[in-house]
Amino acid sequence: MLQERYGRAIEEKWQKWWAENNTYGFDEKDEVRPIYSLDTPPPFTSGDLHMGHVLSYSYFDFVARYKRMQGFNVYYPQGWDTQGFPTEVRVEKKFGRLPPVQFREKCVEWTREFIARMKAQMNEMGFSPDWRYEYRTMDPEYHRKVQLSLLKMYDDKLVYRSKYPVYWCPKCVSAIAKAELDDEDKDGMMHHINFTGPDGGNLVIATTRPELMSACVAVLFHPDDERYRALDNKTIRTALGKDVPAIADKEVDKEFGTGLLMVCTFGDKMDVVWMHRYKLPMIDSIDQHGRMRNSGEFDGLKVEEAKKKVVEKLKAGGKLVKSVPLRQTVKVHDRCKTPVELIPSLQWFADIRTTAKRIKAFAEKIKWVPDFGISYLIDWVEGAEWDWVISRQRVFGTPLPFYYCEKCGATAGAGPGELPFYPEKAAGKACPCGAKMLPETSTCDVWVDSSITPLIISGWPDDEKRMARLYPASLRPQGVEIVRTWAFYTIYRSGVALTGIPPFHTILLNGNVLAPDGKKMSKSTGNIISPSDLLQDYPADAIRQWAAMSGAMAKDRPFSYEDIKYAKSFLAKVWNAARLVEKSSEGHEARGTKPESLGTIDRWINSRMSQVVEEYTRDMEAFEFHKAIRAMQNFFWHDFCDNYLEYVKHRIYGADAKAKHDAQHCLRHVLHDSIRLLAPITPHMAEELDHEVFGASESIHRSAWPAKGPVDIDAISALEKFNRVVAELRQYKARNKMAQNAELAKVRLSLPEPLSPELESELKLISKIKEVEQIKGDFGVSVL
RNA sequence: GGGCGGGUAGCUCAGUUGGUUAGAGCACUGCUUUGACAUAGCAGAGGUCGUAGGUUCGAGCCCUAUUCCGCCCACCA
Repeated sequence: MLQERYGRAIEEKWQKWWAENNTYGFDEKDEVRPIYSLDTPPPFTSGDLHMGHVLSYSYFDFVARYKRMQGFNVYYPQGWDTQGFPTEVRVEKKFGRLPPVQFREKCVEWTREFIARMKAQMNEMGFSPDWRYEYRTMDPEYHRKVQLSLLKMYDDKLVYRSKYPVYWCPKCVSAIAKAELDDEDKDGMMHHINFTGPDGGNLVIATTRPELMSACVAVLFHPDDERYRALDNKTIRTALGKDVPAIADKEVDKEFGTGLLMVCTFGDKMDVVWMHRYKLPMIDSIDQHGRMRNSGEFDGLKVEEAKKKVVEKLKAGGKLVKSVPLRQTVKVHDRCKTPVELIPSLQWFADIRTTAKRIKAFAEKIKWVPDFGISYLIDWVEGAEWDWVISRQRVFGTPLPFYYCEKCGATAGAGPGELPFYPEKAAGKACPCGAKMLPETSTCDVWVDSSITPLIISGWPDDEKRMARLYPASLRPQGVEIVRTWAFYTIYRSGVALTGIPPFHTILLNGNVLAPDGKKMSKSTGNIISPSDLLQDYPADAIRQWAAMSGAMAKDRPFSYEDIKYAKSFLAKVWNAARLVEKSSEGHEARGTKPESLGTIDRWINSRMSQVVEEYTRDMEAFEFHKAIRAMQNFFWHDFCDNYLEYVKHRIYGADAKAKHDAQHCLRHVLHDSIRLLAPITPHMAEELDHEVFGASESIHRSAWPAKGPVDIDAISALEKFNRVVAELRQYKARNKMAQNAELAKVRLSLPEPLSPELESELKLISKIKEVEQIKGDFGVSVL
């Protein structure tokens, strides 16, 4: 017997039941059912689920549940992306600085707590991973596999150690990748400074970074710039008295500043390009902590201090022409917002430049949903100029499994017996040059960890049989904003570098959730909506429906209270309809009912149901959840509740046994199919109704997807007309302030094609009319 | 500067391969406590589908141009 209202208590009951009954268990031994596997994103263990998680995890939960009902042996593991800077910051704040080993232990401890919290929130949302396959990137076993993957790439010459200018965060004291950069607008100063030309005259260059002048190795101008054309290949003396060549280069902007610029090896990315282009000397002038070096009297000063001192000195020496304010964009580290420097340093790299073409080719073999999603990756691949810096100078991360020689620079991989490799426990290695090699103490970029998830979940590299069954994954669902990181690195590492097979068949992209005002949710704006707050007011099934209604397009979408309220009302609608069906089912005996023995109205609702099954299935196959749920809502609310339920009430409460039985049969059939279609999106309510109304003992989530029944086109078109007549009569009663169940003495119907005698008598019973007169003509309904 | 997405009702959006009168929800207005549901029902009002051309018997949908918004990339000395 159904309770009066649907709510959280019912959801919690089923969540518990599902866990106890291993409802979502993947069957390793099943050789019959086809496998459908999901390479789900391991969320970063921040401690709380946000709306973006709820949206995207709902999507893949829809897919997993749908595929289970479609007869697939669904493999839905869930992992955690645990390591990285944010956790280090929080742990350091709480426990202070500790030696690396203890510090790492604290990070692990902390992360375990956060995982527990997030896992509980996922369960509250009714997500259905098979938790037996949970993985964490911080586990030694995970480390071992990451390290093995790197050793393989090292052997294949895809991973190497080199000194190269990298983006460097002075605050984190670590190299960072291009993908970790953010742009920030800052107010700066453009300084115009006198250099000395070949003829002894002044030449004014403009720069925002005068502190780098000691590293100035050339002065550049545009070849078409008449002001400077005569300088080509001449020598110019900087304001600090150093002689450098003047070079013409067409990438110089004539209009910017004075049209004359100084190249200081590592001022910005273009400086590095020019350095290589003109084989200029390399001078590194900033150290790892952001202090000056190789700059004479300014050595040891922080960049900002040095800038002031240099400007003062130039001013005193009469070299400073003027300083004008300038709004400039500065590259900052996305995590800590510190302006980054380009500094040459010894780091580990993964080859991207020579593999880019293959990465692109692999990406093209994957099905992208929506299809334009691939353009994000292609744009990125085509713009890739530098290899990927994979080393980070951090503690809570996967150690790089390498040795290097400080003396000669040689490198070597850790031995297979040393994995998982931890530098503090490393056995050591002798270098061919005679010196002792040191274990690498840097850790991996976190994308190195997460770019092998399709391998991790498939038993790589130990279980070849499992690998053959589970790799590549059927689906990779992920956010559109991490195409150029997670998708890109995974296709590269798991696909191109390690297996030669694209890591997944299909990639499904989702957008982000914005605040209701269309802006980004952020702590500073205070417009954050949290899933746990929503759960106070809305059942999980309503929140999940909101996610479905938000569509699967890779498009950002504002959160909508209207949608979620509607979702909640729809749950109430289905619930109440089910209560009516339950109540009307009293005395119902399930016996074979032939479709052709049913009346037109019954054949109509069954046909409409069939159409919805077809449409809904098609939409689920295409990951178009918003279309599926919309079709269901419209059908169930309007066709089934507003019309069909009202049409059969007189039969349910009447004495005609066959009419009553047929109505009961159809009510149950439609409800039964509907809750099956809804099960992936509203799993809790579907489960409750299946058990309470239909007496199921197994989970609906292990039952079969509804088959499409027959569609009677004639019944559908007859009912279109019929519904219109009923609507007219409802309107008449409404206009005349009559109750909808009030009796009408006589009604005249004017129709191009008359209602059949069967429908005419149904109409009399449904609209409570004593006498109906039909005439041929344009559509018209008049009450006499 | 390059790429992608989008401009449809007051708001948020849907509109399948071009095909009668362009839809939904919310919000708004009126009526109705009717044997599941007032978290409801019945109805009403609200749109020159960004703009301008073109293809077509026919365009919200296809083509061209143009404008505005959003995201990404590059540049920012």
